[in-house]
Amino acid sequence: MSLDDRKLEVLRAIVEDYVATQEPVGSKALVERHQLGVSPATVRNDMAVLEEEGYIRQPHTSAGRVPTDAGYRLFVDRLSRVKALSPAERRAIERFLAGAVDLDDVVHRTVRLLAQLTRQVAVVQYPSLSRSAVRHLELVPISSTRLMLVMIADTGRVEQRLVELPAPTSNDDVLDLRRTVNAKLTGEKLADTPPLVQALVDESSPEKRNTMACLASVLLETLVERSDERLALAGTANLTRGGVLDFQGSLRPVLEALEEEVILLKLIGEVEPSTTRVRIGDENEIDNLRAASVVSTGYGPGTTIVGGLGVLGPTRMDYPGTIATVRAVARYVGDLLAQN
Amino acid sequence: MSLDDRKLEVLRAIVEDYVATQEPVGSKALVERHQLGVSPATVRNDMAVLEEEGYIRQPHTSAGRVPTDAGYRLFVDRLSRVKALSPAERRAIERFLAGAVDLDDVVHRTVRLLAQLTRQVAVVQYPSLSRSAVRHLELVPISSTRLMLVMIADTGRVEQRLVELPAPTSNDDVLDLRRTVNAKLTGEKLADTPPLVQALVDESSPEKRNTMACLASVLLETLVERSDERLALAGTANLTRGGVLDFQGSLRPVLEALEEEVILLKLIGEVEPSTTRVRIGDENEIDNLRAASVVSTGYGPGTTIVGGLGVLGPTRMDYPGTIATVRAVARYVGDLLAQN
DNA sequence: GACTGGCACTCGAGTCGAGGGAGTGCCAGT
DNA sequence: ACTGGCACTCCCTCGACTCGAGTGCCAGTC
Repeated sequence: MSLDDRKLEVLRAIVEDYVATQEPVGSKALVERHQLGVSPATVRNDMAVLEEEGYIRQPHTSAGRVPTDAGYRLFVDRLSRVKALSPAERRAIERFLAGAVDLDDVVHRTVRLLAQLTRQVAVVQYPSLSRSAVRHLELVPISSTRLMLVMIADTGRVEQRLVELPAPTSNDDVLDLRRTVNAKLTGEKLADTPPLVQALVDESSPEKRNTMACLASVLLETLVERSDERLALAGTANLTRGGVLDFQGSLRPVLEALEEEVILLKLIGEVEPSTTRVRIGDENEIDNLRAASVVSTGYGPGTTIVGGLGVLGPTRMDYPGTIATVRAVARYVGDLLAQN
Repeated sequence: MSLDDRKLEVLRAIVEDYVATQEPVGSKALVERHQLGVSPATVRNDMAVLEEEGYIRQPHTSAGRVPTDAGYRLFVDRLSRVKALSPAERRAIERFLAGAVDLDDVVHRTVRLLAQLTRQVAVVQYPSLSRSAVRHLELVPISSTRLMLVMIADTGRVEQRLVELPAPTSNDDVLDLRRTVNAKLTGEKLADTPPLVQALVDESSPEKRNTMACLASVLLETLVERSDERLALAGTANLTRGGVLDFQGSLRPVLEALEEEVILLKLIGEVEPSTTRVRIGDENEIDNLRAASVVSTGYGPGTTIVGGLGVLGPTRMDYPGTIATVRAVARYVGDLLAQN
């Protein structure tokens, strides 16, 4: 049996009421609050069908209905329009982000803003190195056998690394190295650098090859292996809203998951261009997050994507509002990066 | 009436048992578990005195006793020896920290280690800029009117900042600027730099003064105003151990406090050399943390202090063990920084 | 055929009271 | 100064009970 329009309408009403009140919703209350034009008894029949199809369930006999993960999914896919943000919200976003002084600050402000607007836990990935390009490489002598390698990416991000040299090297030699390395790598996408680094070693004179090899290995680490994606997190206190009811009684697994950067990166890092991804409850691969939903999207200057951001909350979440906010914030951050 | 030795012994027993079991401890159980050599009735009398003096209290009549903040304080000050760490723990610390590849990594590993060993929330302050010295300043031309300023501190920390120049500047001029700036500032403590930066402006030739002034203002921001102390945090999931019992029922205020970097900096940033500071419950100035205790200390290469670290947990905490761990970790991190 | 009103039924939440037990305070005795 | 004994307090648990929201089903109506 397929679902006719009214049944869908009933599902929508259940989701909206449950999200708003946090209480199982019964047929009578539903008819009162929404203009469905039918009696509670009819709604009950619809509910029975919806339950059979797995979209809602009863916490116990003789309680109201609660949406299942599948119910939320249907709601998100077919029943909700993304809410437009109010002008006030837009202004708040703009004003909040406008004051940022550098990349770190942008990320921090963004994550706080997201947490505040959605009242959920917010996660923002720093602009990823591998999707950006080398702007400059700097070598700073620290002692005769040690260098500090500093890489500056075009997103404004900086990475540094210590290099131990096999033999004492003069300042002039270091300058020389720097010139060579920059000539080869400046402007290249990080992802494209490995063969170039190899070429640097191959092309260098025999007496310098050893030193260059050393530098090259650190370069590779810094440019590639160090896909070392950093994250910012905010709003964990929001997990305690709604008491112990959400997250089936224990925040513990959620807090644990939030501590694992790898997990978070998985959650918000895997994004296709201009899509907003919504993972609801069981759709999360991480067991600890089976009671949570994640709304994530990518951001970046123009249409390229240099990182992900998103929010995490209980499955009982205001999806339309959250999706709208996440998208809007991502767009503003992208614009900000583009100006740079 | 002053407290004789046995009463103190009773207090210690109460603290230890309560910390271990999380349950109010009664006179009978106390006599059974500790060799006090007296009867429950005697212990009861002692308890009555301890209660009168404010060191313990009863959650309700006819329940066992629980230490008050003052009780923990007395315990920490007079009744506990700092536990020595087991060799296994020492090895764990060493092994865990040894693998660190750079400063970021050191801090991350440290904070995780602390959280794991103490089973509490751990906080580590990044080596503070203002207490360290300039190792090198690098100027990277980005366009004819823009520079990237990169400052490398002797702790290995790097700060970058964009500089907008008032007029187009050639590469040679930039090199020149770099030389001048480095000659003046390299090796200086950050805290001592402001007058030197001013001098740089005063001493520069009229045609370059404008540019130098621009650079100087950013320099000051980077070196000083940007006391922008960063933090790492781990182990928030540990707050959920012990159920909702600790923290008088709600994690919310604690989580909120943990999100405020300013608060955390206050907690662990204010340290005198080689002291371990213990703040118990009410002793915390932050209202949100009245139900928590904080153990913090400073760390740094040798005897200088470049940052703070510590842990936060319920007042019902294993103080001797926690203090020992915090100290040990701080020492190891200090050694690690000294090697650099 | 779809919707409605009515009705019996289920089951959770809240209330009440009794019983048990841990723990106390006090007092008289050693 | 310490101890054993004893009465008392109060929390916790459990079962019985009630209340009410909500359901499922069925017969009736448009």
